[in-house]
Amino acid sequence: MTPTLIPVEKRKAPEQIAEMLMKYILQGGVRPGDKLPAERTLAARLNVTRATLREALKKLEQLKLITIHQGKGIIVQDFHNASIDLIFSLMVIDGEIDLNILENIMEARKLFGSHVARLAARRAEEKDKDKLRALMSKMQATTDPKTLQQLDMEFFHQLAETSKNMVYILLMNTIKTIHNNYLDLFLPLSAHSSTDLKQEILKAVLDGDEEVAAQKAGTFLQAGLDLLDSLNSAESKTA
Amino acid sequence: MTPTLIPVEKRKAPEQIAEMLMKYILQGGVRPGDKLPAERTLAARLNVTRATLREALKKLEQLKLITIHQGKGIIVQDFHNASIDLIFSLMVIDGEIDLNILENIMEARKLFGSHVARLAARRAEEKDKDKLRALMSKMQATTDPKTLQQLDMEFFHQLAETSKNMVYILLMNTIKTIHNNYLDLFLPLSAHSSTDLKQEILKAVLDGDEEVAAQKAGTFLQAGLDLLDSLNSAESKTA
DNA sequence: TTGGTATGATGGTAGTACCAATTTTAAAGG
DNA sequence: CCTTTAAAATTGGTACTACCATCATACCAA
Repeated sequence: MTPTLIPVEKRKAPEQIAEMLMKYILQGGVRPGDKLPAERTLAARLNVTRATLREALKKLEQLKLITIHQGKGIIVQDFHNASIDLIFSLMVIDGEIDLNILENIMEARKLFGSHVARLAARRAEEKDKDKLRALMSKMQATTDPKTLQQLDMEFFHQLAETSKNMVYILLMNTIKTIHNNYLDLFLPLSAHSSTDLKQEILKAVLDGDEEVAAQKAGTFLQAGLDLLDSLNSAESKTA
Repeated sequence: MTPTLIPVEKRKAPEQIAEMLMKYILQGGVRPGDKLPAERTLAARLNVTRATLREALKKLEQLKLITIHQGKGIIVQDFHNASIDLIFSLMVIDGEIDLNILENIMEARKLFGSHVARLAARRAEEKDKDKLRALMSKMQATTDPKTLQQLDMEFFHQLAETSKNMVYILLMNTIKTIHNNYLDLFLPLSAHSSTDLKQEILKAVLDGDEEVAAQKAGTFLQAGLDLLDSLNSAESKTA
């Protein structure tokens, strides 16, 4: 049955450590303002060198989960003040997906996805249109769900490019990363999305019709939210 | 006159290196797909240890500006596929502000800031309202522009918290970081913003009036865009 | 052609020592 | 007893060195 032979993932030490510490912090093992053990102590406890540990700590520092100061130590920060990149880790705890966070993401995606479509319709140049057309052709020629899912992301990324707003371009990468790491999770959402609707979006963009583009994109992205709502309510046994 | 004695910023080696490499990449010194020199070579050239260099490289890796693989080397990526956190560095090149990027940021900020106000009006609980009221009181009791500017950010951050959407909460941190690092730059924008308008936003949120909240917030944030436009056109001598 | 094997390049990790900033402690002086 | 000062301890920052793990390449052997 060939379970889709996937290359083995070699998780390096700093990455494992970072994830471990992140979980420790996010699950309340330490509170904001608390100090983590000194680097030497931590390194010894984790059985790694300081250099290795520090690479992990740098990661957390960049996410603004901790601050590090010479002589002071490693201070834990409130994750509500962390980087947006943390959303990725917030969504997944021990392999379990937090549906609330996922809904947050898709709500935000709908908001700026719709706006991106509007801007794209407003600012599309010929070369942008060509790329969009090319992607649509590929989508129409593809039947494989996985590939279609990928092209789906490419399409919206290209829309972001066409909007000429670097914030949306980079934000789309965040979405794309989440998407790529949980393809299976998003598969029903992507399958649910008809290519027809995307064609309508494309047409509106090509025609420079901002209103229709924004409206169609909003409809498209709302579908994901609706599907998620059904999952959310189906799991309501905690209340 | 005590010119607000600010502690000298001791930019550590990895940070300096990361910035240097980032500039090198962003300014086209290397193209996506190209390889950076080997770690040993780079470290020698920069006069630092590999461990120090690697801390810098980890930073770029997390921003998705580069990928690192054992045996392969350090491959440069297209910054259009980088993390949203890169927006910070894209905005500033050699201390000069890229007004286009800044406008991108404020355009995005207006979009989700307005939506955040709407959600806040929809979902505000009593404790949220209390915090918002407390912030407003502080603002009214403050005359110092800098302090007011800070409270301004706090206010919008609290609005994001009230929206209960973690994406917006974290995104607001990005805005806040940019803001805090370029207080002077945003001073005219903040000064231009009357507390009255913020009070109207607050009232709408307290009353649960989504439409008004969103509309007022949009107006407030549009002011920043307008001011920026005037700066943008005033500098149009390149065309 | 296929599979093994040796080799070189490159990143990954370990160990140790010392420098630098901060905090803490203790001594000194009033 | 309190404040001031100075020494010591703590903690992160960086350096030097050595070796392991992975990948690419070329060459050899079946």
